[in-house]
Amino acid sequence: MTSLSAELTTITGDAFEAEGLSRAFGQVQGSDRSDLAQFQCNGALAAAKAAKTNPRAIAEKIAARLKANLFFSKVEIAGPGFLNLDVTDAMLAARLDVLRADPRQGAPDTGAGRTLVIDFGGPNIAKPMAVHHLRSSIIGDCLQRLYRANGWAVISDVHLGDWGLQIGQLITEIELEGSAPIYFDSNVVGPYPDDAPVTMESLVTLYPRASAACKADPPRLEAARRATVDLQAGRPGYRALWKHFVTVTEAGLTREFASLGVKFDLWKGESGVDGLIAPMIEDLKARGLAETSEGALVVSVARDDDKKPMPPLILLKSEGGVLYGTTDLATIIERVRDHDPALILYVVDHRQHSHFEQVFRAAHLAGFAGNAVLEHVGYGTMNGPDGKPFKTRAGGAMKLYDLIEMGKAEAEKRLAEQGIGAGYTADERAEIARKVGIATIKFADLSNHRTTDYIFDLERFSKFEGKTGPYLQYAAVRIQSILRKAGACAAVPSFLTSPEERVLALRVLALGDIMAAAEDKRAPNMLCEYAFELAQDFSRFYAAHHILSETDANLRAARLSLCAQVLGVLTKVLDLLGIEVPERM
RNA sequence: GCACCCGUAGCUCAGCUGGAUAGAGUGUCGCCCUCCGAAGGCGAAGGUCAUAGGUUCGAAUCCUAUCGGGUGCGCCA
Repeated sequence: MTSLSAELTTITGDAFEAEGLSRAFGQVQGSDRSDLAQFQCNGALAAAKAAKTNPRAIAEKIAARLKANLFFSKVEIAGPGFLNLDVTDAMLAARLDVLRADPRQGAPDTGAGRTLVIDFGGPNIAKPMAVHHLRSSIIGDCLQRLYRANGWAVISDVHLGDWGLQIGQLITEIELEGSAPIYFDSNVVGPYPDDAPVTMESLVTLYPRASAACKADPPRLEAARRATVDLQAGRPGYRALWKHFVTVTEAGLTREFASLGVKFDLWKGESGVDGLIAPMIEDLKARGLAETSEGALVVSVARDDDKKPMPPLILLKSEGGVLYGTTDLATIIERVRDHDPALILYVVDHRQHSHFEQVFRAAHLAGFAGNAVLEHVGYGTMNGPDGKPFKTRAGGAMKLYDLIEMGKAEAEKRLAEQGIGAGYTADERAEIARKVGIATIKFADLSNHRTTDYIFDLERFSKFEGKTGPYLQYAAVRIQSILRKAGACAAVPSFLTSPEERVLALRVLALGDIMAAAEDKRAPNMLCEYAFELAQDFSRFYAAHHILSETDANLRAARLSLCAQVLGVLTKVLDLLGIEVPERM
């Protein structure tokens, strides 16, 4: 279905066209001044500027035409030439009924079947998910849900960091430890043990140790680099060891992502394009795009009009190792070959902006991108309340798992305080706490604009009052409770009788516009804002009108229908945010 | 040094391609549960939108400069 504002834009556009002006001036949007009108059109001001005439005179002409349309209950000119518009209640009610019957629930079809590949999460081997993975995971997950809802064929890829120097560092560390000599015996080419010589727990302590050792000791770093090259060249013992790292880490990550409610279509990693790299490099060499520079093989991506020095994309390090720019480039080839996407999004920390700039330029130079637009969806860094990188009280990195546990504990505490959960089973309480805890974390994160640097404040993350995830869940749970008490009742045609219902109806009808805008800007915070306003509008309606005790049967039925519809929209938006609504809480 | 991002209420943040009286939440101070769930609703106070210029009928938004903060700049990811 087309949205209400789009329909009004068509009508107003017609009016501008009839006056010999561009119909683009007819853009109608929700009013900034809800005390004055429901909708506004500022086109007369723009049109007057272009034609150098009086905006008020243009507005008069447009208004005269709009007044003839039965859609509008009010057409007014205000200030220098704003067109203020109200729609009739009958029209709003009719739109509600259309929306209720829409199988797409008002979602725009911006995708029209096109394919999106979205790359997010990006955890690394041997590192537990830390809080800084939170943003990529939940912003990426929200975007994949949104694009899917908007008619895109979405393919999400976790894109593990499983092929770089950190693996060489781990291998070297294990060799020095001497705990698994078989993988380093050059007389052995397999088979190797099925049981992993490491666990997630041991990897997690191994990696920081290896990393610190390499930083402090240059020969050690050299050894790690050689190990990386040998791994990438296919040394059997190293490959076997690497496989164990991946298996062990994946099991841990799967649990963590599952607890967050985040799913991926593909569990690929940097290593997945190993086979594509040699032919890609040969191809780039043959076409003169790759050259040797300072001992490395690079693709020059600088342009004459660059305002800053743009270093080349390094394909092969001096000692022959492959970098993540190399695998990223090869991954574009793979994705275009396998999926022919119209768009590839990379949801990665904005500090990596120049890396993606290099990779995208190289891809375009080489003609690898096919029909795909390549875009880095960056997000702000995560700091503690002091503005410095976030640490726990003990000084270590905060793990995502611990954060989720804290959110759950806080929710359980609240449940106990309210006394509401007294009759629930332990399982149900735990399930509610899980949903509420995760909603708190996700909403607190997503409601910030993604590009702003992020202050990770535990106190804020455990708040349940005000503009929070639990507020939205609470609103939904209250509606569920009303509907449960009302028993089975059929949906009836809508009609509106109060200002609160009118406001609520307008909000419900704006869903499609918000979904389109949030997609366009890749901005989950717009969905958060909308969900909050919707819940607030409902709470006002709820406070102003008693529904179950309404004696007018028709009005009662209409209000129950409205409740059900609001619940549907609220649940939908929360689902886009990756937030579940408990039965009760 | 060069480049990019940011500076909005005590605090944390929204403000879309320039538009009407700059908005939320939180905190502070009031009011509202004998009625559908108060994790709620209503109200008050709180701002020279970093500073100084410029463009425009009109600027938090666009341009310039200054101050303050963050980030990135060849073999980590």
